[in-house]
Amino acid sequence: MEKQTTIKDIARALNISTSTVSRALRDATDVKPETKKAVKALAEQLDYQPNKLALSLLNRQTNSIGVIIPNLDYVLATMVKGIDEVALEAGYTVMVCQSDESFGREIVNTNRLLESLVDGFIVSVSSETKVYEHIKKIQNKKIPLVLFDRVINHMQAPKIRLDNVDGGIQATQHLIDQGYKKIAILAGPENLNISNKRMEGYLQTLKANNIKFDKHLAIHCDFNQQYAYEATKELIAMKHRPDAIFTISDRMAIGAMLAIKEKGLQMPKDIGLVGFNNEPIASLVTPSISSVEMYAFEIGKATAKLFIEMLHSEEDMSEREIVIKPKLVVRESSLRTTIAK
Amino acid sequence: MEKQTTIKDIARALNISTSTVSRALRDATDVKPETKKAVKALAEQLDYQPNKLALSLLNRQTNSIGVIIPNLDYVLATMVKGIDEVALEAGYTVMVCQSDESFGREIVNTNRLLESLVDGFIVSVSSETKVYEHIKKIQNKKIPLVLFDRVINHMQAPKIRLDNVDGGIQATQHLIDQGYKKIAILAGPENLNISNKRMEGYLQTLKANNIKFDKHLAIHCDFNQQYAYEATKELIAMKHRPDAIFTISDRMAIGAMLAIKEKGLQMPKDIGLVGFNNEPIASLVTPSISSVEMYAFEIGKATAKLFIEMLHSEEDMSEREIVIKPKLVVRESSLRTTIAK
DNA sequence: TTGTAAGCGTTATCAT
DNA sequence: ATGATAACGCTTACAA
Repeated sequence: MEKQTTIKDIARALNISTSTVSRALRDATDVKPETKKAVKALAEQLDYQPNKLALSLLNRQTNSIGVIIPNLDYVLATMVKGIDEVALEAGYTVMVCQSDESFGREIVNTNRLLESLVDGFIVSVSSETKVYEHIKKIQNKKIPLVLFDRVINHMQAPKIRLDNVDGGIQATQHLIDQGYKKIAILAGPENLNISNKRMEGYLQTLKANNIKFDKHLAIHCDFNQQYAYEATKELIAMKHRPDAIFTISDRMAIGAMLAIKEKGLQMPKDIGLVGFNNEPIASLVTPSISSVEMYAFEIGKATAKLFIEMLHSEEDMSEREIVIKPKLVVRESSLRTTIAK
Repeated sequence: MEKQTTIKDIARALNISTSTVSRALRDATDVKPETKKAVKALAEQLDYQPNKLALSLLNRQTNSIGVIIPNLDYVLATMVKGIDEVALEAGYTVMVCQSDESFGREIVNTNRLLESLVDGFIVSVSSETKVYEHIKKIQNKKIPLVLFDRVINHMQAPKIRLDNVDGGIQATQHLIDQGYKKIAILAGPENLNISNKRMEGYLQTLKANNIKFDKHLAIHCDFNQQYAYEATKELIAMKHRPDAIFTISDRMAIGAMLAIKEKGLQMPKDIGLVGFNNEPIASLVTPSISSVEMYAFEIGKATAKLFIEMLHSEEDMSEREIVIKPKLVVRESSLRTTIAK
């Protein structure tokens, strides 16, 4: 860092005190107009910029938000964009740390941001995270914390998340309505809540429609196209193969699609497919993939808004939970022209 | 920010001066062992954390790097990961700002980071950016700056980028080697250097193989699947349609693929396709797409390394330019079993 | 071995 | 209307 122009430089040059300069710069009422003008002119000329560090040290706040996310896939990147937009508007800077789905890195990142003295945290936990001491540490220090997307259910903190159960219901019910009888599900990692909730919606819907759950039709694979591809291969090689697949991400849907095409099966005729997230890619492949829109950008914005509200409010918001409703977008992969109900 | 434990608290509790505490904490040689032990024990107990703001103010450095990128697509996200990894290792925190391909936001972000007193900048400019006053401002303030990926050619600054011409050459030559005669190109925005360079490679290769360039076969469309889809539709509707398409991104390749499939053409038989970036999706669609690997993660790491070297070196590095060689990964979309050369 | 004091850049309080 | 001083948390000469 080069030496920046400081308030002192201006004071010295104008032969006045630093406090007067400070006041002039902030348009205090009790500064002589000429002085004010002179100060401002010189500040402009010297390209003066207030030193944020000094301010932060003084005010004990950095106007920055620490954001911890497991990765930067489409959904999270979109959410971060939403967070960033609102935060910037409110004068906050966002520091994003990816934990790369690693518990260890999540802890490292938490400590990094703690050291950076961020004013608060916005966190989505990694799929590996099963203990939450590092998150509790944030709360113990009384630093504002908001959980989003992959929230921790039993933790007292404001939360914003998708209604994942409802997403599972919408997808499954749609497939049933389209006449599919044997609906498989490609779920995510077993300990991942968002995955389990989507599956819960699937199970509920089967039950509500008097369809018996066949455990061979539910496969847990990582959030990974390759696994989804292989899992689907197995599924459609079964003697009584499923006639529809609900994958809990679009990436997985693409993996599934690949396997389906290889086998020479037609979508939506032979087999129906519904994904999740409604990523751009879903509308770009052939056939286009029906997918559950999860409003990632809006979730990001809502998260930042809640966070900022929390900063400025005395109220205890730890019980606050915002749940966003998803919406199935129907496309070719699951829309049968002839509905056999 | 709650009141954190400070060095003063420890000093007061132990009835010694803050300087002694400071020394003890940093393992100075001239502190009595007992004092040192007592200080450390209490620090531990009170969960003392040095205040980074105070340190930064004192040392005039924040140990943070400002990263400005146009968006968070797969390639950039991967590069940022590489930057982050190396930076973290070296004790730096990365502040990422997306300009969203907007010139205005890029300026806003530059100022934000300037105010945040980052120790330096790592920048990839937006596709809208044609004037560089904001970047020059960084340099005028003598703040270290490294350009990466989308570099500004005529600016004196260390640069790291892909050899985009070579990428264009590899892709085009491969298509020619596979017997394709009429090779079209879907290029990106006209003012975007990386796009033009890839196209330059395409043109060079045509020339080297005595193939006359047909300007109807070159279409500039945005980095956008939808445009690529439409452009391809037009291309293959031509009377003398191309028998191969080189798209300068995989996203565009997918758009192209969609149009090709719709038309009922087979890849690689009727038409060859080569993309760029080698995103995971390229190997997941059917047929899998040949694509130019650009080593995004490595570019990210190399960028951060160069940046950190720059911080610690007196040497003028403004002429330094690291150029990474890409490598075509051949897949089904362009590999004809019968090579008609 | 330890303490004192100045300084990093700014603002707020209290004088003048 | 303006200035002097203390404070934010820390390090580092310099003094003891």
